[in-house]
Amino acid sequence: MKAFDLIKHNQQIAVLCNNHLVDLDQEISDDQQCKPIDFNHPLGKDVYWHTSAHILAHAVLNLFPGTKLGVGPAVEEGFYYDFIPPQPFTPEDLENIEQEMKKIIEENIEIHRFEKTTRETIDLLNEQQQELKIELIENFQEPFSFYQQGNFCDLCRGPHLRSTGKVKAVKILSVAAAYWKGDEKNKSMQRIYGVSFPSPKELKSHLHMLEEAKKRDHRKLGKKLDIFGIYEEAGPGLIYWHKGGTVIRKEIENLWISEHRQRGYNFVTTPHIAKADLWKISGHLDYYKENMYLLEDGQYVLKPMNCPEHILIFKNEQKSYKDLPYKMAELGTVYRKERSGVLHGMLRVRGFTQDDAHIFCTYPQLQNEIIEVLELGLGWIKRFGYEKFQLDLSLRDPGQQEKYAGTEEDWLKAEQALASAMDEMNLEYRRMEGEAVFYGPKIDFQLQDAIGRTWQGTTCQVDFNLPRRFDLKYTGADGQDHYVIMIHRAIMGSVERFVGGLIEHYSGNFPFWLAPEQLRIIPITDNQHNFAEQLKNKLIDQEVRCTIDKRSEKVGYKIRDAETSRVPLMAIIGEREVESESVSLRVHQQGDQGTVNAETLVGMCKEKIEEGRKPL
RNA sequence: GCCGGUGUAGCUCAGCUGGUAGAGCAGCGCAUUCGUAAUGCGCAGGUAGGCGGUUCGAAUCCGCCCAUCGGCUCCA
Repeated sequence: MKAFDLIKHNQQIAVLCNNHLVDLDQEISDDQQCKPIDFNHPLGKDVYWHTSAHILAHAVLNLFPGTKLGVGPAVEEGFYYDFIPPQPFTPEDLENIEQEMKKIIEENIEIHRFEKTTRETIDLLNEQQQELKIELIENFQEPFSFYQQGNFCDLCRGPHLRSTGKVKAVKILSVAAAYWKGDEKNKSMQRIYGVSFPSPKELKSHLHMLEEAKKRDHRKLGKKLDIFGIYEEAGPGLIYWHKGGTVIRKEIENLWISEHRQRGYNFVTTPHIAKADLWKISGHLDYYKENMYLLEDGQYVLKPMNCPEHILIFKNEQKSYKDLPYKMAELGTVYRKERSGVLHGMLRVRGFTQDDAHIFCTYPQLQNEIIEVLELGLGWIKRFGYEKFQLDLSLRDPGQQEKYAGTEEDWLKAEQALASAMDEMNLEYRRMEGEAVFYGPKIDFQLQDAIGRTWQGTTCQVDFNLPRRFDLKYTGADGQDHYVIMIHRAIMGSVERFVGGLIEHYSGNFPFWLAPEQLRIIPITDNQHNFAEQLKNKLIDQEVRCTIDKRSEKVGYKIRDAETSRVPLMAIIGEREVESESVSLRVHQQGDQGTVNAETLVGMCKEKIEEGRKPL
């Protein structure tokens, strides 16, 4: 029988045999484990979106004959197709393309697969004048498969849906440039992104979700909640922390400092500039120069990293094995000359503060140090409400060992220490072959936020390179000198990026201990202003960040203002409350909570603050 | 850096094919003293991102620059 025969109803769109997608026309035998899947299966989405990409290309060729096709895969949130059109697409073109796609879907054209030899493939692609596709087949072996739908035919591995009508709801999302084969030396193409679903309802809810995500954008909320600003006249990529952001930042820094103090880190403070000589030794001047700001005709460098400066302090005194592990921490502000097109709010900037630390240790100490870093990282992300995360262990590319610093033994020991640290903690992780930086293997946390986006969290990297460049040695119990092992680690990465991520994760609704304004007192009339002042003083005595809204507006107005400003607590005070020395408590997004005694309120606030600030 | 889009009042945005700038919110003033998401009236606010060009005339058309958005590439 054919795979297609397994499909029993409309929702099923593809067939898996031995966990691989097969073409629906393929003959299958009984000994294969075959089952039909629907859109909700990740591979089902793949097929669905891949066919949608073909429909997109079909539509583009119908409207813009002569367009060259690149590649058009399914991606995590939909699909794209790369084109070289006769003219760049305009926004109106995109609308027309979407309409044309809908037409192709309505026609419900059957999709067929056929195979060709190399010779035939080249002939066919030449006939279609799709030269880029000919470049593509160089990496594959014959026979080559094609998928045909009406007058459109595309070189493609497949599989695909049975017909274009299976796609029920489609939306073009954006157009952007992309380089052919992802290499900026190659020609630039126009990439159209889209998404599709088996029902208009699902499409609508997906688009709604995208809208909601936009509302969380830290750039938008950052402005609205007075968290940060970037000033054109002062330069792009440079963050000005406003009063709200500075409150958040200081709370986070305080927690960070106390956690590191408890773990025996030594705090240091280092200058923002250093002579080029230092960066020559570290190697940055050779391989990182295009990202560095040079001063005084290149004699000085605005630091892009803290490590060389920390190393100087470490080296200042001769170290013995008794001094190790030696842990050095700094909230160190660095500057990197990022390309203009990559800047993005607080997430990608030119000046940022790394929550940096360097651990100098011996091989036997390595694993425990890694465990301590991972534990700190886990506690940290939990405190900030991240529930899901993924650990990645980046390893060498076994194919090209020559590009790495350090000896074979170094790598084995370090990779072993990183892996067994995670094993000991019963943490699951992905092994990422070839993802390691040249100086050593590392572990990264990938955090997932409240709406499923991922953020880079804690990172823990072993470095074999700098200890050798700076000749970092300690005297062992054997009286001999040995190279120290250096760990670079950051719990947040950078304060800017972490806070930018937090804004979106919390959607601006910060937990009480972080909220820039924690409580707003709302007197109903001027008669309550005295009592409001007394209450405010009591709250401020307990370090509660609170204000009084004395404007001559109605309560409804003041409440609305406090709600849209995302103030966690509102204390409404009228005549009744003054008499009973209480407040009418309202919780942000939850509404009226009834009457609470004023003293109780102060205690509650104090407790909530302590809860947020308590050790991890 | 590259491709495309955008840049009008503090914010969000209108302004047809060139005829000399407008709304809501915020702000300020006055009135109002009010019970859980917007009280009314009034006032003020703009070198239209910058520079140059076309034109009798430019927010509008053209060029360059800057910033920004979506991506590519790179990254904390």
